[in-house]
Amino acid sequence: MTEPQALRIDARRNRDQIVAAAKTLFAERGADVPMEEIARRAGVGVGTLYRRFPDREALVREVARESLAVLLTHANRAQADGGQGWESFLGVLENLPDLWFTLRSTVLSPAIRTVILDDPEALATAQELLSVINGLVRAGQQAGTLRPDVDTGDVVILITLVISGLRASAGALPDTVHARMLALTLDGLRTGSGSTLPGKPLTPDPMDLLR
Amino acid sequence: MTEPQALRIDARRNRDQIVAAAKTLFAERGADVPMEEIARRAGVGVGTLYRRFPDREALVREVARESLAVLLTHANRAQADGGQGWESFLGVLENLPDLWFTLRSTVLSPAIRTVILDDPEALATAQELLSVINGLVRAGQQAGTLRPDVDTGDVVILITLVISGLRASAGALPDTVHARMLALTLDGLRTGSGSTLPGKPLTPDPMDLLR
DNA sequence: CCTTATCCGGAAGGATTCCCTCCGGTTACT
DNA sequence: AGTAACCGGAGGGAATCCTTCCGGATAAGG
Repeated sequence: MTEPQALRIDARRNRDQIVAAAKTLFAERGADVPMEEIARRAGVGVGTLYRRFPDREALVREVARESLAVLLTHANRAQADGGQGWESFLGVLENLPDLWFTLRSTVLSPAIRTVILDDPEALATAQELLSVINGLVRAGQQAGTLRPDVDTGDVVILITLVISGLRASAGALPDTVHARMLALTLDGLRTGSGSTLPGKPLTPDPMDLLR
Repeated sequence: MTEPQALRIDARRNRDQIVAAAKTLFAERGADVPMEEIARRAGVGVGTLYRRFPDREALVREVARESLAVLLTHANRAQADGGQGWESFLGVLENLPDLWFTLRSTVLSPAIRTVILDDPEALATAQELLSVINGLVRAGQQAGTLRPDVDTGDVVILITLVISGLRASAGALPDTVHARMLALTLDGLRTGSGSTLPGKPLTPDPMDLLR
């Protein structure tokens, strides 16, 4: 909305590095990593961090906003790809701190979710994102790729679990494992893969996930 | 090995409650939960905890030993059930703090894994457990239930990711979700469910997982 | 019931970790 | 070169955590 372009270029660069570092560390270790560590990873002093973001919550909010925006872009692109949209969206799943962070914070961490719910901008983006994903899920089912007895909530939660687990164990597990585990998980979501599921399909309602 | 039966019955009861509490909290929140919280959950003072376990490592070691022993029992029973062994072993997957803890600590947490590796008793049980699981996997494949392009490492890691994720989000997610997510995951491991997996089957070798 | 060895709870000291401010020095722009 | 904006990191203060210690309670045995 506003134009915050009063930043000197070095300041701007540092700001971006801070957000990037925070994004990664939040995704890996949760939203309570020490500020000093974020600063160090960004190649910056703590002072710089606090000058740009008055407190931890401000930083979390900014990371949430940017991550959600990036994801929405990807989701929209996947939707535009037409029939193969669902598959191509899944192709994005790897190596994207925005995704790690967003999934983990939206579905799992109550602390971060609160920050998102209290920020109109982030909330709006999150809702739009969820609705696009919902469309992708429906499209996948129409195309016959995705099993019909699940709903968006199932997909989001399942992927979140695996993804955030993999992220948390970064380093402890060989890199080649990631793709394999993800593939196995997605196979469980494919048409024709099996058993009768207990419970009912998890709708996102739209907002079981965002409330 | 030895008979540590010099414990008074109230002391014995407290000791067991401490181990149970630690097991649950370790599984939920990792091995660095405050000692005082473990004590509170056990309905006991910190003093009691420290009298029984000189430091955190001693407590972790005991929890590891007991959890591994319980799991080995279940695994053996499943094996004795014959053809349906694999399925019945999977039936045990739910609601078992021993499992949460063991999977999480063996596969994910380097800190706890170190403790296990340094304790001959725990290590021996872990190796035996892994070998029994290995047998169950092979049996499942022979029976045609389990897809042939995976190995024990794949199964253990995938289940660990989902299980420990679910455990970490205890409370944040409705209870009915657990069974559903687990079922979806297992469907990915079933025969005929799909895609060609990237990478090679993960053997446990025996000790990729325990080293 | 009474003695006594054993055990219990939780207050509190000491150490660690973390948040955040502040200021002397540096860097980008004109 | 001059100046306004920016940087880094030391350090005060608060919070958390680990561990010890001891007056009081409790089970076992006669």
